[in-house]
Formats: sequence, C-alpha cells, structure tokens
Amino acid sequence: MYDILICVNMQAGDNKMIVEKILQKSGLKKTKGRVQILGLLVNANKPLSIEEIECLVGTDVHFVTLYRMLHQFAKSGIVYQTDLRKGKVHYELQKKHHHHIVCSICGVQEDVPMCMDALQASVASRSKKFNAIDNHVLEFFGVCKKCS
Amino acid sequence: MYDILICVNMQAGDNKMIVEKILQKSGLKKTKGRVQILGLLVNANKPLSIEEIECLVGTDVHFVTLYRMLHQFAKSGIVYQTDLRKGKVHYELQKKHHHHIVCSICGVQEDVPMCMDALQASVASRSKKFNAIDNHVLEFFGVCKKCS
DNA sequence: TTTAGTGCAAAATCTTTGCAGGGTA
DNA sequence: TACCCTGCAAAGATTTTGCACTAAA
Repeated sequence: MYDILICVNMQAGDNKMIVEKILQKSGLKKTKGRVQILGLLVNANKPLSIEEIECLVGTDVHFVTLYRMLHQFAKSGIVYQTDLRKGKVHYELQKKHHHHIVCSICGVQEDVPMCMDALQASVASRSKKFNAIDNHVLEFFGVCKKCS
Repeated sequence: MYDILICVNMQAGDNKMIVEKILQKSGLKKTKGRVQILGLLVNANKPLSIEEIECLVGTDVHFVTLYRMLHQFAKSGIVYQTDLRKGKVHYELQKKHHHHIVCSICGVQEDVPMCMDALQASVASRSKKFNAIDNHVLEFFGVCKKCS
C-alpha cells in the first residue's frame, strides 16, 4: 500500500508527487515512461487494459516497454491484475483493497468499498487442503442504470 | 443448471448420460467431439484451461473446433468462464454456483460451496450506477497444506 | 561508470475467420 | 435433405525474447 492512501484530499497536480513516491519506495528508476503510465493509472481510478493504456499514451511508450513495465509493476506490488471478463487482463493501481461492479453491456465500472477479509478466515477454517487464505478476487456483474 | 445436480450419487459410467442430457437440453447436436469434451469437464470437477483440455483430448478434436465449442458452450450456459490468475481463461461445467480456493504455488484447487448471493442485493442497494447485480465472481488464493 | 530501462525486429503464442467437406437430426 | 459441425489453412491479435543503444543514479 502506498502513500496515496493518505493523500485523498490532494490537488490533481499532485499526482506527480504520488508517482514519484511510488517509484522511490519500490526502488525502480524514475523514467519518463514510468511516470507517464503510473500517472495514467493514478488518474484512471479504474482498471485499465493494456490496450487502453496504449491508446491513452500514444506513441510515447513502446508497447514492448509497456508490457515489461506492467509485469514489473505487478511484481513489485504497485499494480494489481484483474479480470473483468472482457477477455483481457486489466491493471489497476494497488490502492486499498476493494472490488468492482461491472456493467455487462457498456462495461462501466463502480468501486465497491466493502471487502471480505473477515470471510477468508472462515472459508479457510472449513477447507481441507488449505490452512490459510491470503487473498481473494471478487467482482460483481450487472446492468447499469443507463443501460437498463 | 442441469440435471447433473440431482445425479450426485451416480456411477462414473453414467457421465455419458449426463452429457447427452446436457446436449439435448441445449439443442446442440450430439457429436463425438462434444461428447468427449463435455465428458472431460464433467469428470474434471474443476476449471480446465483450453490447453489442458487440448492435452487431455489429444488429436481427436482440432483446436479450432475446441475454441468454437467452448464459445458455444459458454453462450448456451453449459460452461462457465473463470479467471484463476494463471493468465489463461478456464472453463468449468456450470453446476451449482460456487467458488474456488487456488494454491498460488502448485495451482491445486478446492471448491468453496458457500456463496454470496445475499450480499449482491446489499451491494446493489449501496451502488450509485447500478440498480441490481445479477452475478459475481469470487476466488480465493492461498498456499495449500502440501506447499506450506 | 555501472546497471537498469528502452526500442526495434522478430519469434512465439494464442485466437479467430473463411471455406469446403462431412455428419446429425 | 437441410443445416449444423468440423478440419484445414491462413490471417489476426497478443505477448515474449534477444540484442544493441540510451539514460538514470
């Protein structure tokens, strides 16, 4: 988890600072590309697919670099990989753990602040093969108000 | 949901019957390939990736047919598409709704019979963009007893 | 200066499409 | 027979790798 959590009331321009802190903390070098991509993810506030990122960033970052960067970010725990049933992996900044509701028609997303951490222990206790559970994925699907 | 639900105490050999019923019910023609693939999924009792299915079935079914079949099955509600964070989509027979615990190391899976249907309504009620939620995905991750 | 990061080309994977022949109802 | 299903070939899309060059610390 990053300092972004305690910066909720910051101005938009301060995103640059957030990005720098994230990179600093992870020990990754601060390059133009990384700043740009992380900036996008900070602003996006929702999971982005590689395709979407590629589109937003234009030709500034080579797609090979993009793949390498996102792998690196995921490995460093900076971003989080989510599947939203669109056939493609999406990446999201690793903020406070939360979930999403996704519209099956237009794909619009909404954050669900609630979390099931408490549930994990109870599930683990009833498991035969597992002693503990350390993570989970939870996504909701429905039709949004606009589409219904 | 299929008759498989009320056949829990059947013998292994009866899988053939299950498969036939599924195909019959969905209006899909009964072909050698479909029977074979559905048979695999009935036996597997866990989500299988296309790669795994391809491996199990050998050269009997062309991979193009496999892709087409699984799309068709998913469209007809016979199978269900799951993401287990292995980078590839997995398909599972659409049985009673349930979830999985997946070992982050060896990939072994266990079913979690519990479900969050009740939760959906409460999440929906707190949502701004959605009136109702009609589905969800929930997967747990941990390290299994053997690996820990 | 040293090492991590990047771009480019090309390979490797994975998935989809068009079309002609074959099998099921 | 009529139409769905399959196999094959090939295209398309997505992701990864190797290598030389560049830039951050």
